[in-house]
Amino acid sequence: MALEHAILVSLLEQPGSGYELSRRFERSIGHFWTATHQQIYRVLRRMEHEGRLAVRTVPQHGRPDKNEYSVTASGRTALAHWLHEPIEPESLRHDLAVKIRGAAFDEPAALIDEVARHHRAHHERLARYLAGELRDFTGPDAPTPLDPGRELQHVVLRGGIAFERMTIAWLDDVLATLHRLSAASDTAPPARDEG
Amino acid sequence: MALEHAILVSLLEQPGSGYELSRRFERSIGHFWTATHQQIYRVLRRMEHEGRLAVRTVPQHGRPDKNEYSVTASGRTALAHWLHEPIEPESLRHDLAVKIRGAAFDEPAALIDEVARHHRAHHERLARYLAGELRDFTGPDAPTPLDPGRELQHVVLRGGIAFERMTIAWLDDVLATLHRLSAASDTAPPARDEG
DNA sequence: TGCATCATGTAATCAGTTACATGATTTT
DNA sequence: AAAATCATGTAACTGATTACATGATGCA
Repeated sequence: MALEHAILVSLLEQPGSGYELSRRFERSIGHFWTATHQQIYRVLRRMEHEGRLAVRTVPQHGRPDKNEYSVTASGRTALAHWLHEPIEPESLRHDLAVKIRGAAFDEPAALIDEVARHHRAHHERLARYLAGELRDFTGPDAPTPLDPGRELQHVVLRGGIAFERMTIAWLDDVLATLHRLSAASDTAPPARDEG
Repeated sequence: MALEHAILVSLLEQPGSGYELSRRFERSIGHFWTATHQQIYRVLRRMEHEGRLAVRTVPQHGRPDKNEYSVTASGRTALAHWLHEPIEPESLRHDLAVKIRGAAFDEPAALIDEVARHHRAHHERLARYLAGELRDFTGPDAPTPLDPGRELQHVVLRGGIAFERMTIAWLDDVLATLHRLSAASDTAPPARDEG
């Protein structure tokens, strides 16, 4: 399970509280791993208990105290160990693909709006990623000498961008297919009586 | 949760036993949803209990009996209902991306073999998908008049193909980046003493 | 004789989601 | 006065994985 490791990576990049981590999981880390705050708090406590993390209460002015976590030597070792362990290439889990195959047993046209909505969502995500890339890596305000850590962050972000672009192109294909099928069911042999 | 719905789709395409389903989940359905046999058997029993599926014991010659499941009217309704419900566009969960960012806190070169292994695995998967496409959809032996169901299966498979191609291209990018970084750490400022 | 395939399951555990809860401060 | 943000949690549940278990047939 990688949530634990994603947390180690994020806290090595920058120590922070559970709340801050859950923010990060909505942004950068969240590009390839999601987690809710409940899950994060639970795992943080467990990892602190196991000695992978150290916690320190930071008083703040006009805000509740926060528990700032950082990675211990033991946590670093655990991460290094995991990095050297082979993992299985993962397969995606794509609800939408299930729906598309399911549409054969319903009215394909009914899926068009849903697919179009996903198309828009991926467009928005792509725009956000591209803005982030410009801001942090390729834009004029980005720190010029990229250290290894930032190079690696960038290549991961490029993966996210490639994924969104591929998805958008595929959803275009899906939409064209659905339109074709619903046009065919309007003219040719009427399979049902709603045509 | 889509396992339930993936099972409905698969059983509508063709009734079958838990064992047969778990085979299918290693192949076609498995392109976008995975499940182990334990999970499948459990969900099958639950769905039968809820009236979504009907079960029938099929005696076989020289083999154990099998429980063949098929979708009931209620199951069909449940699927149709789900098809009309909007779902959230999903974000991927990519362990390898976590590892890549984690490599900043270890030796980037150590990841090269792992990434190369994933690269090969995705190549093999792509080859399998392309062979399947030729066999079932675009080859000379494929049934020529594609019905809506097969059109939809094909567009989903094209999604799988696009995903694998995108992933392979990205892993090339990752490998190039890792090589660049390990070459840099060999020549320029030695960050550690293993140079 | 031993291994692979067909066929189905239990038990334990781990991971992830949803709902609910609290309480301060800051902004509208 | 109400809503949003910061900050942390409990409880219940659902979903998924891992390990273990059984037993037949067919093939080498």
